[in-house]
Amino acid sequence: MHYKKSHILILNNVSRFIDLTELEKQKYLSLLTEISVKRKAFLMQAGDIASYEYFITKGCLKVYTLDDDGAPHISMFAVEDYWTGDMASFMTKEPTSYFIKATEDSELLGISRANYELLFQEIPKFERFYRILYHKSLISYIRRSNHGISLTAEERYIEFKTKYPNIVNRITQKDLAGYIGITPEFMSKIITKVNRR
Amino acid sequence: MHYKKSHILILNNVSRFIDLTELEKQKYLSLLTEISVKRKAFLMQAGDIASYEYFITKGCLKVYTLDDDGAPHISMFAVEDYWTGDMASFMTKEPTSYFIKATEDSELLGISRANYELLFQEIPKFERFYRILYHKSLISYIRRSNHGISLTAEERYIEFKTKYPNIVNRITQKDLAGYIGITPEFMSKIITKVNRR
DNA sequence: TAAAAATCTTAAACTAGTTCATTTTTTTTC
DNA sequence: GAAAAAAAATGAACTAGTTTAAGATTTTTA
Repeated sequence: MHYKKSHILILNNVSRFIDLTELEKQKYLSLLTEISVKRKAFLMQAGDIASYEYFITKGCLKVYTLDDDGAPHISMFAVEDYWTGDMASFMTKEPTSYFIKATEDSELLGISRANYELLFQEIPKFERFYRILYHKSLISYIRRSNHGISLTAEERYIEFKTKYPNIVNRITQKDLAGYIGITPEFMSKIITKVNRR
Repeated sequence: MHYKKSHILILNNVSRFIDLTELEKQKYLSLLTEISVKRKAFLMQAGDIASYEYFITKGCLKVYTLDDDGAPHISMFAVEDYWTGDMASFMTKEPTSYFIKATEDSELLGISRANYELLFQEIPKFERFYRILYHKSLISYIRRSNHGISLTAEERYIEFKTKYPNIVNRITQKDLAGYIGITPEFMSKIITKVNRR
């Protein structure tokens, strides 16, 4: 069977944890929706009810909230082979407090809430897939937030740069500041300082 | 069938997401180990390989890491009806960087790695249980760390106090500081200030 | 390709939280 | 229940990161 590039990407992602037959692959793919987002367009805005979870096959998006002062706090940059969305809103149907905005023209595969439920009925193996996916996400999330806690902003910057060298070059310094958790001004100082070495 | 108190507690916890037959309940309980920890004793120490995941049926424990300066960062207080352990170490068999210390005499039910794997074979419904448990944990974890980000230490303290009034009275101010992410001295100042109102 | 918009840089004054040192209070232990 | 240990309070000097403001550079748009 011949699959398109984006389908190969998601099937490879899934095959990390479960094996699917050809039939199951086709069934799975039939439950997904292809979505394109232009640079600067929103995939989701605060107040929306998240009706999809997304897998990125191309591009880059930033996921963020605005605090009471209107300052953005970026919780992740989602690039190829990443899953994103607002799980909480997707699960509870409550309005999200997130914005998801493309920073490059992007291509995604989305699964709707209805199809997500259907998936577990049709291919129960996906309970296992999501069990492991959520387990791993939880672990890396906990590790990250626990690790970051005692680092200075400078250390967090160096770590990000080392860990995601490909992402650093695709985003603005301002957005990076929003992710690291500092002001753009201080981000600028840190970068100047680190590069001077 | 007559169950002991701790077993009723864990069965109720599980029944939030899946229904078990009598036989499955008994099978499940047979895979668990009863564990007691005295106040000030460690359930886990950095360097150990986590061979259990725990459900607390009585008492209170603190889960923490030590940063490079030896300062404790408390990631959770686990009381009755909570799950705890180090998922990462449990999953990967790598040494943990956590300490789990009882702050009161405590009673737990533990599931070993072998029995955890066995559980999915014997009662596949548990894939679903853990899928939903991890999904919800992930959501609340993300929500908590995202929400906390723009709050001052004082606001985080007030929030904790409001959200977990029962826990506040069971822990020391010093441990609370380790959870809030500030020094005990500053914690003391905040409490004095807040109570003065 | 010129004008407008957004981002980045630099610097000075400021603040939330730390550090260190000392004293008081509470809890633990024998 | 006295002595020892741990936790809490208080204060002064300090630092990482913020705020505000203004100019320089880069990117976007028409």
